[in-house]
Amino acid sequence: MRVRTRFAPSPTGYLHIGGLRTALYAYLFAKKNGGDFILRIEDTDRERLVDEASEIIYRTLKDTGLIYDEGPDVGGAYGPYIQSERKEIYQKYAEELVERGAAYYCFCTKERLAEARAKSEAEGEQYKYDKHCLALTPEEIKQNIEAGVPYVIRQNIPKEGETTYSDMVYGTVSVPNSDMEDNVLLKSDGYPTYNLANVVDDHLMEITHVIRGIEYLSSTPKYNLLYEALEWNVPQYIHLPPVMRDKHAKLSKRHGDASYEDFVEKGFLSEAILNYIALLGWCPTDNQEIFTLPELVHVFDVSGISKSPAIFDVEKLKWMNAEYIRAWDEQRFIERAMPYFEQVIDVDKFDLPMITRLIQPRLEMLNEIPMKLEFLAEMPNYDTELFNHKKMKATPQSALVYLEAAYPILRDLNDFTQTIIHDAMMELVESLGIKNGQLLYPLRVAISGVAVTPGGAIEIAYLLGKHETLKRLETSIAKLKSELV
RNA sequence: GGCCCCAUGGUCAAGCGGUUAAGACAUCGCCCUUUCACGGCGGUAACCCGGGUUCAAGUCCCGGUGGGGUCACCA
Repeated sequence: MRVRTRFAPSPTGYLHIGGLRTALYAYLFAKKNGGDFILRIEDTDRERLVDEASEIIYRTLKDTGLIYDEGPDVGGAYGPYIQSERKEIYQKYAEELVERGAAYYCFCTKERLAEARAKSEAEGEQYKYDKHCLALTPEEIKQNIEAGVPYVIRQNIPKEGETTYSDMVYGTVSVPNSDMEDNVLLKSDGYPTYNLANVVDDHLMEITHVIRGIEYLSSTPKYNLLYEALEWNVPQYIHLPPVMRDKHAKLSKRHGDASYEDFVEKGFLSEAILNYIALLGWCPTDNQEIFTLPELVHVFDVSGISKSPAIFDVEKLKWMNAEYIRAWDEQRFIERAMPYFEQVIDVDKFDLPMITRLIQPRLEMLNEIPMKLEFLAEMPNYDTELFNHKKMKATPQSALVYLEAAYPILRDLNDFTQTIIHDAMMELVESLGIKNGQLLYPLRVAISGVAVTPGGAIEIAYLLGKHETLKRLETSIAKLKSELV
């Protein structure tokens, strides 16, 4: 049988990281087995619907390369793929369940339900619907319906026994039937609940492997009862451990950093995000950590899925993001970095390949570029304290001496290439009988005005060009002189 | 609270009865070095507790503890 998996989010906002990981695993499992990956939108809760949410889902999946074979916007032979467009289908099966005795009409008012609930609570008991309407005669039901009394259809759970199934990650899971409730399958607005819709759709869409979050683990027996009542085959289940924000809290929508889009906005690469979350709750058989999507498809295996919650570690994501950035060749880097370069420097005035060599290994995220390059556009009004550096044996006093020695040499250079600057400065170091750092450290500070720069004095002087270098050097020398008297 | 699930360093995790208990991130130190990174080398750091089973238990069983999930006309 052809493997078919599905990702079935409800469009209630942006796609958060946990959801994306579920989609990833469903995609990987399908593709690993040469099967189909389907997108289905579960929008049966009309109150929580959020405009644009479906668009965000389509876009995110496309962005990350999780291409679905069937879905609302791409079609397919099992549509429609939006549950609100399948209303009649669920109604039909709800009625069939009633005929088969696995479900029943319920006309209980919200008031009666609330009362019963309050009573249970007062008695300190676990509330459970009392099957009140199960006792209705066919005539009473008919009368009520004809009279237009609002109703729901409830699942008729056996009072005794136990329902067991086998999950591909968690193994055997069994729940006593007495712990389950006669949940609503079809709501009074005619829409199905998840309980009914997921079963009907997964069956009709011929889903072979249901991959979803662990929150469904203990309610799955209820769904299986439905499959059995309809005489349908129960799919294979792969429940996934949660992605946590910390030891106690799941990564939630209420946190600004929980969505895919937020991470992208913060400067994380889509490839790195996907690669990182692949490893959150799953582990390959070897120690490889950096994977392309096709590589993941190749090595993915359910046996590597973990059973315990995984805490999302931004630090490791940052590291991985840096790994991706460092792996780019020069052209690719410049291409991706260009928008950030343009924010701070006049890109026509600088040697971009040179900047790339300096900055690429010093970046975790692309949006750090402006901050690191700002000094090239304009030297900040820095504090001469910067000239103090113990290891470089530098002080403002020594800086002034060596900068004044360097100035005329730099001024008299005909060409201003790295080699020429380098040789001239080394010659000066030697004639002064000092360490490289004693000259080059203050020089770097004097022409950059910042404590930390990508690259050293020579590279920066070259990048700035002779005119700008001398100008900045003059400023710094003047600054030191005025402060040291 | 009932029921279900889970439990190896700070984090992700390997481990399938016998290992000096991998690896990665983070952290610390050293090297490289004109700052900072990158890179290289090294260090600190873990089997939740208690009972069994077994010649032998991180690995199997039971109990406890801790954590998570779930108990809706939400998914």
